Amino acid sequence: MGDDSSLESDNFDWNTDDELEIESFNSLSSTVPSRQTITAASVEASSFAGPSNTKVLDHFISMGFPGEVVSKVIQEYGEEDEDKLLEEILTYSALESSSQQHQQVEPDPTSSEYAGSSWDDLSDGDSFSDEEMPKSVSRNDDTLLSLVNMGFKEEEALMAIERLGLDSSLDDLVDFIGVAQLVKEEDSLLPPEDKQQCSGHSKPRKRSLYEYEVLGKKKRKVSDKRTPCEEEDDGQTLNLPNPMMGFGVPNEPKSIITHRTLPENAIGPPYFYYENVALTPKGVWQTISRFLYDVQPEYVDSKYFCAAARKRGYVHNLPIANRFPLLPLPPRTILDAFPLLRKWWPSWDPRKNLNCLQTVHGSAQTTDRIRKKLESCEEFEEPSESVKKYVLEQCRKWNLVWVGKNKVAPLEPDEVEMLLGFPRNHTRGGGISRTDRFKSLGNSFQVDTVAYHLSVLKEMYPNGINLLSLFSGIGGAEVALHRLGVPLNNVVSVEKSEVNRNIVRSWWEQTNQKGNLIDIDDVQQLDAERLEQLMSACGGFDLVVGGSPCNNLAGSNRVSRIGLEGTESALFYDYFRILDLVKAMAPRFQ
DNA sequence: TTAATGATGACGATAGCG
DNA sequence: CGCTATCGTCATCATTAA
Repeated sequence: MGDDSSLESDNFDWNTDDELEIESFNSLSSTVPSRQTITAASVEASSFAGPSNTKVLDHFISMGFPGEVVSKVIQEYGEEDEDKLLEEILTYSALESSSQQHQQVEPDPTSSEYAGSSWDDLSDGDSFSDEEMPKSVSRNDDTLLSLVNMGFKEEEALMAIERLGLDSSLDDLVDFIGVAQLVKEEDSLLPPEDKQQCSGHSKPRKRSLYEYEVLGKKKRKVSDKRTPCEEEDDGQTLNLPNPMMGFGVPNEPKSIITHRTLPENAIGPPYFYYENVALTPKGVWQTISRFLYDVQPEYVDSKYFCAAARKRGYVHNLPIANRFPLLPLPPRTILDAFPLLRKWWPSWDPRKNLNCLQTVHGSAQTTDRIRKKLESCEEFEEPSESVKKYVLEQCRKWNLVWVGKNKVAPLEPDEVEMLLGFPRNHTRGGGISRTDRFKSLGNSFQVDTVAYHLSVLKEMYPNGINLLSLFSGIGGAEVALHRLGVPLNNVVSVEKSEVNRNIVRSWWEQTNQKGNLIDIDDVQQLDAERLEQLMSACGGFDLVVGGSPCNNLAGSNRVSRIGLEGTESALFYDYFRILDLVKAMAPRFQ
């Protein structure tokens, strides 16, 4: 249901412009369940104000929370914002937990559905094995000891054990504590004690509330019937829009949609712009979207902007009317981008666009194998069908281009730079290796695409903006805004890689920026306290941009494509955490 | 001499679509 | 079912630095 037009589900106008209706989008929307439908199916904790109180109540009770706590919290906070409710319930439960008996929040670990999610436990299970531990009181002690050894506070560990039960795995306990910590920090906007976790980076500490919700729901379902996983997909199928043009792209005026309705608590400022790969494992975008205030993703393939494909989802609360592209418009075909290749491009290679630019490139072996295959049928007009098929398959897989007689080769870093919309030599110098250039570029934004989306900010902020850029990488957002002519007043850039920080810093100085660039090493150290300092120093942020790591989501990952809860990709929850803090603190810095 | 860094190539699965 | 695309990881070797 990634269909963009599902946003039209209600009629609240916030911008009464002409409504440019697109047939294809509309016809898609009718086949797609509306958000209300999904909410009713209790897949998500939507912020939608449901008509019936009992539904919300049941939803939380089905997740394993005690009814009286749920109703108490609902009474106090209303039922509009289920995310907030969940937080409150968790917090409340945590406070009460000392006097409570063992509560079962987690589904029965022996249930078959639970086993279905064991990819999670298998993949990041460390040395602690459940089988080795007898299910007894000593197990309780051992688990407690393990958690304390991992750096958690004893009361946190005890609370988690009480909440989840003795039989739950260490992983789940760690997750639970992580979520509780996250919620806690969210809850008190004042600086919390930041010495709460161990310094080790062994495992993702932040799991989603989603996991608990989904498992809780499945537990309920599985009790009456064990359904095969392919049946009733829970609305988790994505249905990526085809063509993947989001709310529209330049050069395709017919595709442009100028109006959408955002959920109430998603409306900015502050504006936010989140990016990740479009082709994720099932359910990932639903989770992302739900955390980001139920804003539906805008899926865009950058092949409509440049000569290379780049299928990405963007969740943002920016206006979508009156976008404009960066000029000059970049070349849209391979040969327009690289005219010299025409000389060697065979007529039987129909490619007009490159595939996604990734972090690694094809090997010389592949080039060699292709040359040998082609030479073997040099006596004929054209290679045989099987050879053509093999060569095209390899060329598409590795994004190879024709650079000589029977010779294909991967792109150079300079060429990738150009395709992605960065200035020439943006990633060159500063002691960065060629391999790392490929990696940094492969992880980056396509500047023209992002700039098109951000272009609406230009007239809104003629005096410049304050930007919080998480997971900045080589500064795709900064470059995009700069090329748009949006002055950058204060930029806080969070990026783990030192070479990337150097690249951004170097670009910042070369382009004679008037503002201030502050760079931070790690998102984890950007807590409420630090954020408050930064915001009071520069007067709040107008825009929060970030594309969190896709390592555990990307299709090319054969090893650890385990979804949003993977070590790197779970950093999405830090994006959410920080964005939520910025939103909550924004009124104080107007 | 060893240690750190860079470069290389082998390694399928998932999910959407017709 | 067949077809296609996919911001990647890891062990290992080569090279450079210490």
